[in-house]
Amino acid sequence: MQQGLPIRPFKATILETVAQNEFSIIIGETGSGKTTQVAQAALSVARRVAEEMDTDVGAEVGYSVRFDERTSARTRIVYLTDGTLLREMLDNPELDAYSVIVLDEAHERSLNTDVLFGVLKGLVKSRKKPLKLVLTSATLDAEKFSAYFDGCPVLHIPGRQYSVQVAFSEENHEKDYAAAAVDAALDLHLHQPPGDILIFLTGQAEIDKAVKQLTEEVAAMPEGACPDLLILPLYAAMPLELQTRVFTPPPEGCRRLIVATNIAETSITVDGVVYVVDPGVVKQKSYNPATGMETLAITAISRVQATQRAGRAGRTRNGKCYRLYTQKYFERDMPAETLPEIQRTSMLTAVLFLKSLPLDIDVLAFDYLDHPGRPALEDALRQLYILGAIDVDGHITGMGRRMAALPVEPSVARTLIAAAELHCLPDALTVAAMLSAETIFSGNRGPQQVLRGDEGKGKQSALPDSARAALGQMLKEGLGDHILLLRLYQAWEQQSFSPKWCREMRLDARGMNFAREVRRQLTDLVKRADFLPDKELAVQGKSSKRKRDDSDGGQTTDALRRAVLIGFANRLARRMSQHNGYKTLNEHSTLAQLHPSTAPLASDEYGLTPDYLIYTSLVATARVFLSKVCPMEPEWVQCILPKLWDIDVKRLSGGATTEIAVVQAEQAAHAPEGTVKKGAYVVLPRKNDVSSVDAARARYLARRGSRPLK
DNA sequence: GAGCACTGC
Repeated sequence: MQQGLPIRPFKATILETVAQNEFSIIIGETGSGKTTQVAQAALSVARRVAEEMDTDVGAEVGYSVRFDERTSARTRIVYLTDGTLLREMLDNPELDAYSVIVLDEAHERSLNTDVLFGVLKGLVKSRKKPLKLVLTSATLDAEKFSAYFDGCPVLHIPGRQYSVQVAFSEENHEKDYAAAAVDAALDLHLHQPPGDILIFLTGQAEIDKAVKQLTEEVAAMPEGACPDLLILPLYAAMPLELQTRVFTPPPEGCRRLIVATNIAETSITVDGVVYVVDPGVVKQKSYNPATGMETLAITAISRVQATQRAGRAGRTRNGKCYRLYTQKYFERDMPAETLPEIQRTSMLTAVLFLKSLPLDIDVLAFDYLDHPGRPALEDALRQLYILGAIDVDGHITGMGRRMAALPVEPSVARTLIAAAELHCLPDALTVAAMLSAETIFSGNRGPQQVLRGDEGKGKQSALPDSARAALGQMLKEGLGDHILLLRLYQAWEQQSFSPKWCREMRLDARGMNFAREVRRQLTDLVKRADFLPDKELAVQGKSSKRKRDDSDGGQTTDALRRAVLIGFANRLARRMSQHNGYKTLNEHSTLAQLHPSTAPLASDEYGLTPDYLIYTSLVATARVFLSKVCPMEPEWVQCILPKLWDIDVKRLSGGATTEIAVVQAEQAAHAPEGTVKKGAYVVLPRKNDVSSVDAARARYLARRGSRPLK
């Protein structure tokens, strides 16, 4: 511990508390200068601590993050991300290399840390070799955490925060919060003494619009009416070099106005901010386990978040926070805490992880800090059963263990295992890696928009002829997104991973490089996990060496698509007989359309798209959409269908009849209101009634005779 | 014919 830090006088107390207790909670302000990414933070923290201890990173102090590990036999302290620790537990469930585990930033309540809470709490009690758990947090419901960890002691360490004066609005701005935020910022700029301003908005489009508006307003002001103003947008999707502009101090006498997403709430700390404008909303993802549908909706923040945002004004000196909602709203209506991620996300991966620990965990009765809810767990169990990861009694299978060992979502893991058997593993590795990188095309576009040159609202940019030809050729194949992702990677590899080629093709360099790293990691893992005898892997060779139009007559992609079908059997959809809408083949069948960002699918002479396809996600925005799809041959699907109908969830969940009171989770199970237009989608009451669809289709075709649709 | 917040094994 360094001299002069606020925590210094507490050293003895902390050491004594940790020594005498299995669990300890330390509440205090986090240090300044947190870096942008968690992995980078782990790395830089390791470096800083190594420096303070006068050692090298990797000697006494090491780190372990995805794609990079630096530890040695001499390492005493290792910094790692929550995901890395979970991975480590799969190989070493006792974690016997560690005697004390510190969970930093526990208040952030990521899915991973919540899983760690439960698992580590159990481990502290069961492990023969003593283990201590320390939680550190900025703000958190200390009583709740302490109660969960057997009434453990809570230490409060005063921070270095300056005071922040909070002002509420006279009225609420549910609808016009963005405009109100712009007005507030301009007002601050005109009437308040020097100091940077930080506005929280919910997304890129909103921020770009606000920045444009602010720029115009300021330009229209008479010369000398106000000081110089530098307006800086800030969101995760923008290039890193633009993000880092906020770390450069402004010129003398110039005020900065930072218009940011939630990234400025915790991930990026901007020094110099004195005024915060908080509209009280955030864009948040949630998942409905009943339909398997995701929504990304503008949601009210919690009082904890509002406090965190206000705190951003007090980093360098006393500041002010302007809340665009009333004090009454804040006190009476605003949620006290943010719904933890575990209560608004799919539990698929987490359940597979818990099941693969050698503890025979009953995931319904597991000791969660906040229970994810029965519907979310049953949804996960059902999907894991379809993928063969658990048996009818809910026990993990050998397949499940092999899946859990791969750092990709269960469907992708299952695809890889199937691909090994179907002799198309190298290509499947490529698809898996490309699916891991969520942004492939720059500017949040799909392949068809890129080909057309759409750059968003009205803007067009001519694609170079060579790129247009190459992309057009790929899209002609008509086999959907997975195969297109394969073709893009293969072409990029052919171009020696050229960044210039990426730019020409409008591919996102960050996403593509990430995919390349993931592919490398996965390739390593499947080799070690003995997916295939070495000989076989050598025979299958590298994906790119095979030419697209080779002599195998499409068998390459057939095998790959079959592997994808096996992996994504939990996300199968069937086209309606008379139009191009699809019905998902899950518990609560939902009608959905192909998202305009999907790669084109070959259609028949009536313009109808394939009878069956798998999708990677079902998202409700303006309507319900299937995104990232892969078409399937009906005869392949027939083998899969029986397993989908015949699921006994009671048995999967260990025949549990215990009632679990989960009030919050019940709320989480329902997507926030206001995101989906009423009547924009239909939840069909009948389950998976294929025969009636067949019959309807037959009647329709008979009526229509051979008359083409168009 | 839509539009993705934030993480990171």
